[in-house]
Amino acid sequence: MRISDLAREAGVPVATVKYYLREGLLHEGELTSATQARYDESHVARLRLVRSLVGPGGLSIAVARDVLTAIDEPPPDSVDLLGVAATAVRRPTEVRPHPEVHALMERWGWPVRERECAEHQVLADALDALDGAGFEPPAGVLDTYARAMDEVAAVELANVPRDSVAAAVRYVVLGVVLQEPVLLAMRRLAEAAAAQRQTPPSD
Amino acid sequence: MRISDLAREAGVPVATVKYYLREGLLHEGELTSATQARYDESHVARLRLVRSLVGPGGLSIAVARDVLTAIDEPPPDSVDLLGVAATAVRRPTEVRPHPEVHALMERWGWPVRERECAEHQVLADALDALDGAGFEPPAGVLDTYARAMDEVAAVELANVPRDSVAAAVRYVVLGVVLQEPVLLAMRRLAEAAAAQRQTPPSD
DNA sequence: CAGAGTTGGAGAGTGCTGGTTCCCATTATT
DNA sequence: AATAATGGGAACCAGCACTCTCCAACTCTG
Repeated sequence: MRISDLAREAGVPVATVKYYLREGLLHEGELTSATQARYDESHVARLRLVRSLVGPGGLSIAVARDVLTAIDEPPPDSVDLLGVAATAVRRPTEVRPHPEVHALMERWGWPVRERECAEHQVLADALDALDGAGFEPPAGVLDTYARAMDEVAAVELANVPRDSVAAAVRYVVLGVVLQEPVLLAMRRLAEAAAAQRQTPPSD
Repeated sequence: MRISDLAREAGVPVATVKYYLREGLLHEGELTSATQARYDESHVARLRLVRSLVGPGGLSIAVARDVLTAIDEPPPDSVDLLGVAATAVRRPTEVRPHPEVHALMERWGWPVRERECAEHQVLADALDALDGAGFEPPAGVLDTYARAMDEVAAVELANVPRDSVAAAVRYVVLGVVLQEPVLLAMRRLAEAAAAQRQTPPSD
């Protein structure tokens, strides 16, 4: 399979395939001569994956490279996996102490580990943004979020494939990145449904 | 309050304030002469809101303008509110029929309304992206998402302020846009907590 | 009332990102 | 042998969110 076949197969312009090769998002093909290389199904799959990450996944090229590297070379500590996936997506501004977040986490029974402060920062930043906009989440909303996310995390974690490390890494990373839009879309739909349930059918 | 005071108050460069004025994200001040205008607290609050939307909220200038317009001029039908907020954030590619989504929605007891197909499309797009990446959500995950989002939507809707339409609109729009990062951050933390619970303390 | 500093307004310029175009010497293909 | 395609790399481009520059018209300070 030559580059044009690869491009056609994955529905991506040849120039863009070259770009991804240059940026290291796609592994090089096997050179058969100075101006010819052979690509295979692994390239097609990878190309589709890249497109999902940078398109709907909304990752930048640089972050996508990090995520793909994490998939290719799983970090030894399996607990770090989530960290890689998480920090790859929303890199926190700067890690500061955030006692409010720790207090919340303790309330929800989520263990506070020093190494994960970068992830806490993401939540702290999000809460700061709400505050900065002059928006105060009503009491109880945060707790409901916590309970709901506990359920979500439980079922997601329960489904991590146990057969191979590579499969597990892939599942976790893609799950974090690509299921976010799904979850958000469903939140919107659930809100619409709830709104309609509240308002008696007016039309 | 002159433009430089407004800029200092909100912590935004003057040039950027001018830019937002030009782009229609910020209402003009009251002109007191050909080269002087007066701004007030409403401008400060709006400016902070704009910064939250385009910064942490991650909205583009154009989308932020739509959202702000929705806040300023609430659509008559209160059920459309969510639609405005929702489609403003993630504009669907193109509205096509999506029977799988309708099937899922019926399974979850969410009413299918023709007018809301644009929102369904967002979910359909997200699922397509998963599929395109060769990632198949394990059975049960989607249903868990649905149940979790039902709870979230219920408590969010229950807290919509009833005293004024403007306040309700503001709550809904900002809730959709700015609470998303909060929810996602908490998903990450819940996953980390669940992962650690599974793996006995190794360090 | 002069001179310094600000202001509104608008156009051009900037830095970054995610490609895309162009080019060339070298292979395939016909 | 003529035509087309390829790998590689540098230059280029469009869009975005600002940011800079400029200017005539003001306002404030001494």
